[in-house]
Amino acid sequence: MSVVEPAKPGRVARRRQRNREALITAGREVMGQKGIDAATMLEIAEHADVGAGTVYSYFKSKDDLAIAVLERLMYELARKIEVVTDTFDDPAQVYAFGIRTVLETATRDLRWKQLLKPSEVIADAMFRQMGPFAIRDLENATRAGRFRVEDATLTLKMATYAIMGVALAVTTEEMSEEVLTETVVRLLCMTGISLDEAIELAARHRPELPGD
Amino acid sequence: MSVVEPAKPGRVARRRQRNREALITAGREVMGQKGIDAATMLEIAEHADVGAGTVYSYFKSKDDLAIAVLERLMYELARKIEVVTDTFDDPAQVYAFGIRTVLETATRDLRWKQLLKPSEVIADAMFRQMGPFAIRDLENATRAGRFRVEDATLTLKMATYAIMGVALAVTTEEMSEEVLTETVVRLLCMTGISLDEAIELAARHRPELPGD
DNA sequence: TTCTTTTTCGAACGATATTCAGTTTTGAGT
DNA sequence: ACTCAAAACTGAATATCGTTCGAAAAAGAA
Repeated sequence: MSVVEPAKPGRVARRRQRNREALITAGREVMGQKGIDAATMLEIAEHADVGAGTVYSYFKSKDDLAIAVLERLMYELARKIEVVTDTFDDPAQVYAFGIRTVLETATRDLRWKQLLKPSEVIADAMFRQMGPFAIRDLENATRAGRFRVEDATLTLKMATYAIMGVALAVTTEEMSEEVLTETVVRLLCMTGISLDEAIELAARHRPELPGD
Repeated sequence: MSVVEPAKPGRVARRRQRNREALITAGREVMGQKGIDAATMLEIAEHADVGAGTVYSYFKSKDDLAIAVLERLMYELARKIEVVTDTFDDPAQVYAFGIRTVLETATRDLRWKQLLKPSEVIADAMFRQMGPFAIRDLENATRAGRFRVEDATLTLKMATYAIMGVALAVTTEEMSEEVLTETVVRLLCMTGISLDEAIELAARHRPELPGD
């Protein structure tokens, strides 16, 4: 039994962990400053004091590293929120505080701003092309007293991204197609009507779309 | 003054328009089949029967072409929806039908599926890392009778993407920071509480987050 | 037909994610 | 302490596009 070296079972693993951390930190710095696309693997590797190729022994690809960076950022914020909300009495307020804080952080923290950019293109196209129609519909319904929408543009922006998220989850089979109805119900709730009204509205018969 | 050639002012413009259409169509085919990233400019150019460099006399960049493709797809769907909803009486139902149809198309149409992919990374990371906390909060509040949430995972998925969308819009200064409160209100509506309750909940005092 | 302008072409360029063959480091066994 | 196979690391080389650019073709005016 050696005295100087207690032959810790996980020494290699720990050193590896340190390198991994260094890479995530380096990634966070470089990507947070220049954006994911503009950050090069070489620059990140240099920040972490490893060779360019070494990165690939820790992460399968640049995307893989980017995901690790994003996850770290978000997990840390979630933990910070938890520390605060643990003192709340009203469980509804816990959720309210959480979403508010995420929104504020995402809009105000420079690193978050940079990292959010890539996702804009698609939902953006949807918003621009279908938005005018839907905004008009929302305003009509509000004028008719059926909805209570303050800012139709905002409500639709939210709906657009939410739709994209659900569509993505269903596409990847992470969720079943059965959630579609419930999704519509929740989107309708956002218009200020009651849950029960939303359920009724979503259940109405729907005609066919014209063919191509 | 020539007799044979009426010197139509827009002949060039019309030919250009045809080429542009061919490129959008080609882009839709190739990108819709392999996804935006995997589609190469060369392949798209060949599908449209033009040289690789010619694409750049119609679109500034690959992204620019992708945006044109996405916009075309979405505009066409919006018009189809309009044709149908023009016959509806209840303005609320018009909106309901629209969001339902977009959801279904995005989930079922193969081309849409491919094109949606790029956006997943970020909201996905947010959902995975912060989701467990928030889902627990939603379920707690539902159990306490404060919310009426059927499927906390779905509700949060929608909220996550909606948050990303608003954050993006505020970041790019397309919307002002003032929308944050209204955003929280609408997200709270999705939990099944009334609009007025949501407004009250969003207005409560919020403590500071712990420092780094 | 001739000359000028516009459009198109595709080969060459540049940037960079990723690979890989050689080198260094590691640590268990002696 | 020493040996040596295995693991980790390195960075130059590779491969893959997106984009540019000078030349060639086509179009249109005179």
